[in-house]
Formats: sequence, C-alpha cells, structure tokens
Amino acid sequence: MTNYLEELNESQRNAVLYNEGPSLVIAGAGSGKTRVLTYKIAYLLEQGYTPWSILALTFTNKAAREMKERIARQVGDQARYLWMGTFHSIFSRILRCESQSIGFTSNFTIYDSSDSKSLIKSIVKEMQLDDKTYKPGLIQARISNAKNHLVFPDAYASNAELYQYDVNAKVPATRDIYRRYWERCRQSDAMDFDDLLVYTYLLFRDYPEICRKYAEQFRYVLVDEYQDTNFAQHSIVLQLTREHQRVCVVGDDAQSIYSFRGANIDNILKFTQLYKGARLFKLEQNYRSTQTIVCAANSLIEKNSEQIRKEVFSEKAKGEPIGVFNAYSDVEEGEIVANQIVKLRSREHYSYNDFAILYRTNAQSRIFEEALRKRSLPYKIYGGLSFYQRKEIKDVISYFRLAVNPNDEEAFKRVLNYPARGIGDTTLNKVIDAATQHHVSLWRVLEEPLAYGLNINKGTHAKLQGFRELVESFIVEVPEKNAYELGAMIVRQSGIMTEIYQSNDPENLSRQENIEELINGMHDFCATREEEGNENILLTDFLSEVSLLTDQDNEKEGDAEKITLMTIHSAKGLEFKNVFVVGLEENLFPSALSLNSYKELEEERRLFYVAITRAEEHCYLSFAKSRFKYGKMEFSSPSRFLKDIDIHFLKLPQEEQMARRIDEGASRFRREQNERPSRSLFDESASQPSYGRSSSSPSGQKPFSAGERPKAEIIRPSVPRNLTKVGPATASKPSAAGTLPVNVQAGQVIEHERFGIGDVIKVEGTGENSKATVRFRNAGEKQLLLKFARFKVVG
DNA sequence: CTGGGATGCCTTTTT
DNA sequence: GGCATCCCAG
Repeated sequence: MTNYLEELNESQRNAVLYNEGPSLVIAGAGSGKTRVLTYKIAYLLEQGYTPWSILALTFTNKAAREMKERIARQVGDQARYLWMGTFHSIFSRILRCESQSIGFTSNFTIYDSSDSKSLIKSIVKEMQLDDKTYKPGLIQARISNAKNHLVFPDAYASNAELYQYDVNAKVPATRDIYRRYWERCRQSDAMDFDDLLVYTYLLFRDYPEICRKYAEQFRYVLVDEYQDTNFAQHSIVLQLTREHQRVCVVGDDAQSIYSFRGANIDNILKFTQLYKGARLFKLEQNYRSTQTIVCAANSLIEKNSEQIRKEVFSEKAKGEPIGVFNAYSDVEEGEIVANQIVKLRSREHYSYNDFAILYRTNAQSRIFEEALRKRSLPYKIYGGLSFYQRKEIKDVISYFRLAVNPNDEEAFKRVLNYPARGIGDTTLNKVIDAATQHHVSLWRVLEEPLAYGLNINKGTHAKLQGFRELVESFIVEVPEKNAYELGAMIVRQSGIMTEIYQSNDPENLSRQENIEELINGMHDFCATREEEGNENILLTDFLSEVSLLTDQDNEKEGDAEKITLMTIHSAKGLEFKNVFVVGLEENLFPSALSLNSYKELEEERRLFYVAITRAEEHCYLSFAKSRFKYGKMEFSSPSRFLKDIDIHFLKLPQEEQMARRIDEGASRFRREQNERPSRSLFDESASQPSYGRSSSSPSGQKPFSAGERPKAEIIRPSVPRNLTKVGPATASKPSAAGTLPVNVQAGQVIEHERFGIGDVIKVEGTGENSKATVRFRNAGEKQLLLKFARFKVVG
C-alpha cells in the first residue's frame, strides 16, 4: 500500500508526508513536482480524507486531467470525486451553485477576452471617446489588472494614484469605463475570466457562512504552479485555508512566466511569512535532463537577481553540449531545424513525438510549418487561433449562449444580423441606447420595444420580432432537448446551415467541417456523460464546460507521431527528448516590449529557462540574422541571453564568428543602456501604479538604476582553447569589428559568400548599423547589414 | 443596409 | 503579411 513512498527521494517523501500544517514545495524543473502532488493526494486519501474534501487547483485543464489520471492509477475510481481543476473551472462550478447570492443566475455566460474587448469597445463608443486614445485592448488590460488585484470600480475611482496614472496616460475616463463595463456585465448576466475570481472572492468575503461551508468541505487544499497565482487567486486560497491552515502550494519561482496577466511572484516568495510556521521543502534533483542541460540552465538563471536559491542538479548522463545554430534568415532557420531533426532521428531512432520546436511568439510558427512540410515531416501545432475562436464556431455558440441566457449582450450583438436579416448598425445602436438609458439588457428592449421607447419603423420592428421569436423558439427547448439535439436544431433553424452550405468554395467548406465537428463534439459530450449514468445532458451543461476550454484541450489524433510546435508559454510543464528553442534574437526573445524594466527582462530570462529545461537529451538554440516582420525584412542580432549561458555548455557554430558576434551584441547592449536615461528604462515605479495593499508594489525593491545595477559582468571560469577571445567584453575594448569590411561604397563590386557577385547600389547608416543595398547578379537585390554580411570587395 | 475594396494598424506570451 | 476598420457605390 505504501510502497510508492519508496519511489520517492528523501525530500520528495518529506513533502508528501508532512500534512499537519501549511507547506511550500519549491520544485526545480524536472524534479518530480507532479509526482509529489499525486502521491501526496494518494497519501491523503489513504489517511482517511474523502476525495471530495480535497481541493487541488491547477492552471490548465490539461494539468488537472493528467494529474487525475495518475491519481486514478494509484487509488482507482475515487479519483473521480476529487475537486481537481483549474482555478477558473472550480470557481465557476462554485459560482453556479451560489449565484443567487451575488445577483447572477446559475446560467451566467462566461465572456472570453474577445467578448470583453468588444464590450469595452462599444462602451468607449457610447461615451463618445476616441478609440485611438482609449484603445480597447489597453483599457481591457487596465481593468483586468485592477480585478486581479481585487480593486473594484468604487475603489478604482477613488484611488488617487490610479487616477493620476490614467491621467498621465491620457485616459482619465478609464474609471468610468470600468464602472460601466462592470454594470454591463452584470446586466448581461455575464462574467469575464477575471470575474470568476473576483466574484468568488466577493462571495466568500460577503457571505461568511458560505465561505465556512467550503472551507470546511475542503479540508486540504493544494495549489500547483503557485508562482503563477495572482493576488485574487492567492486571496481566495487564503479565505479557504486561513482557519485550518491545511494547504500545500507547489511551484518554482524560476519558472514564473505569467506576470503579464497578473501573476505575482511575491505570492510564492512571501508564502512562509504569510502562513506562520509553514514548512519549506526544496526538490533539487532533476530527473529529466542531462547534466549539461541542467548546468546550462542554472548558469542562465543565475543572472536573475530575484529568486529563492536552490541547487538543481542531475545525476543523469553528462550529455552533449547545447548546439547553437545561426541562420541567415528565418527561412534558413526553419531548414536548419528540419535538417537537424532528420539527422538526429536517423542517428538515434527517435520518434517524431520526441521533438519540439519552441518559440516566443505564435507568428513564428509559419516558417517552421513550411520547412517541415517541404520535407514531409509530420507536425502538430498548438496555439494560434483556437477552435472556439473561429468565426463560424463563435457564431453558432452565440446562438447557444442566447438560448441559455438571452441577456448575453455580446452574443446578441453577434448574431442579431447573422445570417443577414436586414437589421443594421443603426437599429442595433438604437436598441443599445434604449437599453443603456433604462439600465436593462438588449434582450429586454426587444421584448418590449414600446415600453423602452424604441424609435423604429414598422419593417424594422417586424424584423426584430422575427429574431426574438427565433431565439425564443430555442429558449423553450433548453430544458427539454439534450445538448446535441438542440445544437443541431439551432444550426439548422438559425439559418446558419443554409448560409454556409450555399456555396462550396474552400473557405465555406472548412466552415462546414468546423461546424460539423462542433456538433459531433456535442454528440460525444452527451454520449460520454450518458454512459456515466447522467441523464439529460442539457445545452447549459455543454456551454458551461466549453467556455473554459482552450484549444490545448482538444487532443486530436493523439496517436500519430508528430513533431510539436508551440510557444514556450504553452510548453511549460511538458518535456521532450529533443528541444529546439528558436528565434533567439534581440527584440524577439527577449521581446522588445520587455525591455522597459528589469523585472520584465528577468521574466523573459525565466521563460528561456523554462524552454531549455523542457529538454531531456538534446537542446538546440538558434537565431536568424534577418527575418520578415510585418511583411518587411528586418535585421536582427543574437539574443543577449545567449551570452548568459556558460559557454562551456554550448557548441558554437563557426566558433570565432559566433564569439565575435556575441561580443558585439554585449558591447552594443551596454552602450545602449548607458545612453538611455536610466529612469525611463529601469525605474518601474515611474511607469506603473501600485495597488495599495497588494504586495505587487515595487516598494521594498529598489528600482534598478544605472548606478546600482547588479553585476552585469559575466564570470566565465575559463575560456575554451579554441576560442580566441570570448569573455567579458568591456566598453574600453573595441570589438573585433576592425576585421569587418565595413568600408564599402556605392558603385563597388563585392563577392558575397552566399549570394555571389553583386553591385553596391547604396550605403546608408553609420558604424555598426550601416546597411548596403546590393544588386546581385544571380540572387537579385538584397539589403545587407554590414556588420554581419560576409563578403569581400572585388572591384 | 450591404458588400467590396483600400487603408492603417499591428503582436508578446493565455485561463 | 494579415486583420479590422473605414469609405464609397449600389
């Protein structure tokens, strides 16, 4: 029974066995975090906890599902009754039960981020503000941030610091938009993602007896990936565990990569202060990667200043050094990676599943898709446009949403005139005006247009009533038909079917397929649940589940061998035998937008750390010297992160050149920093407001100013023999630029290593950044950044 | 009110 | 290069 305890090392076992009070498990990458969590839950069950008294919170549905499966292997069927899921899904489940207390129905809609963005956009419009200044995305981020810090409209409006920030940002009306947005969501019986946390918090805060009920039910609370919790999530965990203190949080501060959506690394850093007497366990043995990979990752993360110290080590084989590839262009980068996959696979008999290509932004995927397709290598791609974000799917789902909750404003607007039924923007705006004036939902106006003074002509009135009757015919079926039957009926009777089957052009064909897939999915949804003994699976059930799914959750054709393409963010928690981290270029990784503060830069570095530590056996890094951005060719220099890794663990291409480039990158970086006023670049408090009592304010941490910057010098114990000059580049030492043929003029003829003979048409810029336009006799016209171009002048 | 075509803006990362 | 928005003609 307890034999599994022997499969754990000492610190893992200690973490599993300690359940008398709060504990914090700091789990290095690959250190068996999931194993500890699953065994701990198994152990708790063995100790007599009932499954429904254990709450385990994760960040992704996938993590929850996997953990549940692993627990089921240990303890069997009772795993089904665990409260295990994402924060959002568990809380929405609670909120649907308790919705009356907070003024929602149990069928409330969950707005996804495009819904909330569109609502904000229409509010901005109604308030006659300029949406160039009041960019919906920006306002949305402000509101989301406020919610994540549990700052509600009243508090927001009366917070002088926030107001001042908005004034400075030229968006003083943000607080009014926030208030309206808040009201409109309530009017629509809708919650956005953040509201699922906000209203759970409010529910527990304002109804102590409800809070007590859940706190007593959940006798033990576990939280995975605690470094990614935001203030709201953290506060709810506290509400549930303050009394009994039986809480275990697991995470790795070195892998905190979600601060952009409110994750607060302080939650984990300060856990032991908040829960007095909390035990700290550190898991430091990495069971995933070779020693080389672990050491390389350690040498990288050391460059960060804020962290809980730990010594991650591996006892696996030493392994090969991390290969670094440089490519001329993004296209060539794709080819190099594809070639390397073929080579490695034939040499060591890997399956395609053993390979992953990880990138910073989704936009990078296309190049690799093309390269892989060209060589007929199978791949699967995660992210990008999710199934549920597709237009045709959103349209159908909007009808579903209306049937379940006709007050859903975003769904209403989306399908009021789809398929086209002659109700245009003018009419819609009239409806919105009437609704806002009377503080009712749009649907309510449709129910009694006269009572709300809707000023429209007879024809329009008839069209509106036609729409109302259509939706009502769906509404009455909601409690009757099962989800699949009703779904099929809606697709047919809404007119979407006719619309989409009208023509068979490729675009429509794929829409047809997607809608069929949705309906088939509903069929499976109902069938599975009915097999489990549930009767009458309603559309409400389907919707409440589907609104929290992401595309990562539909695992399709899982058995076929495929290379994985995904962003580093979505790779967290996964592992692959061979990993390619691509696009290691300045302004891409680290992202140009992260250069505003050292905090963000450190987060990018942690992201790189996450990427490298996904690899078990081989890890490769690559960058391209030029890449297409916004349809234009842009030149790029190698990422500063490359020089953060101890060079011992790298295998560089054409070593001298590589070293020189890194050198140049380093000295340029240093120069740029010195040129810029340090305040705008590093003083975070200058650019971001703090949120009162939350622990996110930078007070306590000194802003990172030029004078007191932590060590920027890289300490490299020794320089490999074959590298002439690597090592700290200092400002006083000019880089190896002297050897570069930068003295080229228009009219000269050059011979380029790859493009051959060409005529220099013009030269622009000075020094390192000078660029030449060259017309090659066989390769056409190219722009060359002189510091990288490899050519000699021949005439 | 609708549809097509030109224009201008981008892009981190996601539950 | 791709999407959303705007503008104009029917």
